[in-house]
Amino acid sequence: MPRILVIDDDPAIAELVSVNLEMAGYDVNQAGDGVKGQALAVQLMPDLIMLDLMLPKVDGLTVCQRLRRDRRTAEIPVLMLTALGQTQDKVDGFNAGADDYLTKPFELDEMLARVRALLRRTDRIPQAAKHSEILNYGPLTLIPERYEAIWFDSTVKLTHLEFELLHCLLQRHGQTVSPSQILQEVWGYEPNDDIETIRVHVRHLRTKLEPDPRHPKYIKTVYGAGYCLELPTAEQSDEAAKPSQVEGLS
Amino acid sequence: MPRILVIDDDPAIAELVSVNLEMAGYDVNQAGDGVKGQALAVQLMPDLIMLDLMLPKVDGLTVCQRLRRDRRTAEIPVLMLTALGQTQDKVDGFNAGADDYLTKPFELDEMLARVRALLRRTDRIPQAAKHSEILNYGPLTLIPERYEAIWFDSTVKLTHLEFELLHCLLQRHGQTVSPSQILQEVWGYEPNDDIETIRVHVRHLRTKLEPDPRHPKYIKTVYGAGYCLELPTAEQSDEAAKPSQVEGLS
DNA sequence: GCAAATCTAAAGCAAATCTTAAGCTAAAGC
DNA sequence: GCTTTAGCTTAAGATTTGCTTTAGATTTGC
Repeated sequence: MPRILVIDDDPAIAELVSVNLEMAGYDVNQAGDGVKGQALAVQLMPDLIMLDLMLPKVDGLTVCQRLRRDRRTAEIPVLMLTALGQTQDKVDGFNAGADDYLTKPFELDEMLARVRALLRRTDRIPQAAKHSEILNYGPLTLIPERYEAIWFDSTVKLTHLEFELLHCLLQRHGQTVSPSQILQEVWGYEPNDDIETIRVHVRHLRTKLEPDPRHPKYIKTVYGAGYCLELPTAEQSDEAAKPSQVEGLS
Repeated sequence: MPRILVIDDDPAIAELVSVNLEMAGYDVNQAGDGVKGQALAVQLMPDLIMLDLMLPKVDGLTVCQRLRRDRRTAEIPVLMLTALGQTQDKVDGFNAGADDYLTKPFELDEMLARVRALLRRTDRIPQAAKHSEILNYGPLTLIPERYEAIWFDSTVKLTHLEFELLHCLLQRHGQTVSPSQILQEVWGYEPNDDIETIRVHVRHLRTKLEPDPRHPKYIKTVYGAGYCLELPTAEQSDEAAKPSQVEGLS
């Protein structure tokens, strides 16, 4: 989901543009003037910037030039969006470093098409960096791009939700995570419903990871509080390897 | 001195555009119709293509799509140049893979500014994409000239799209490739949700490469994410006979 | 021992994917 | 030119996969 930053002082236009971009599946943020825009650009590192030229404080051309000079934002494509339609205005815009220039009033469909074209052109580079966030602790390694976990010496296939749930627990391993925290992080909605669903997925994880799902050793239940992932550290896991074979405790 | 190819059947326009580009310091070639244009594009490998939409024989949209599908010309930016100014025409143009769209009549200064902007953007990229052409890994070797694959000990004939699809997966073997990535790389444009087409071609590949297409061993689907080509490395392929131990989760 | 919390198993449902086949287009052969 | 063929796309139904819900059993803390 590509991120887009909309810099525009006219709330009506900014909203119109943003809503349409969001409906097209982009993650949109807004800034009301050039200074905030530049700050947000550095902070968010969006994949594209929609820049109005008529801005308070600092005008759009200057903002664009500054974005280009800053190493961090120099490569982010900029689509200028303005009422100024004279040829010289456009030439100035491109000279300031814009990648495209759209004159108001414009058709939303054309705007979306131009946005797609720009992202298509620039999205070819970052693939390597994007999916490489492999999370690891102790005997557990998570591979996001395949929804897989490496657990001790074997590979375990997980479903989307199982993966997110395990990821959530791993990020806080050793801590107890409450159902509402899990719901918020994995499911995305607020605490009140459906703790039952979590339980089912925890169970699925246990059947895939625990030697004896009935007596969990790693994914522990904290009665009345939530769940806690307890992983052996490097040293412990050596010792833990032996007794795990002798686990006849049933 | 960047090379530019102008594809236009109207000699007056072609000349006007060419002269102005030459004055701006570019190395310009011309083609009078789509077929010649495509041939010249492959032959010259220009840095940019100016494409008129109203062409004899093959229309501009088709030419653009073909340029995008051919690996050799897929990365060359295309600026469409046409009298058709309706929003839908523009959207169609961008969907066919255009990078920019200019409506006649247009100011020459704006044209030059847009050409500069496109070249500025694309001059940074090409090396990354060009040198990443992995044509061999493990038991799979791809021969672009013949659209053939050497797969273990036999030779498999592939169609154009099958080849590009397999090439796309091979370049990222071990990673999951999303449908949108595939559409972008293999088809060169984004037909809204044409994932179905990909599936059919994946199936064709599987029937040609998999011992049991129903239970793919190499071209795996990652539910909800895309496809992943898993090739045995040299060492693994020796042991590959036995170890179904890890994946026994059926 | 009781009530609340948690676990287990299985069923129902929705979405993603597969399979098959038919239609269409462009190139090849007559 | 006309027919044939290979390749691509589209469509429809079947199948698989994953998510949620349900109901009853079990465990926990007091």
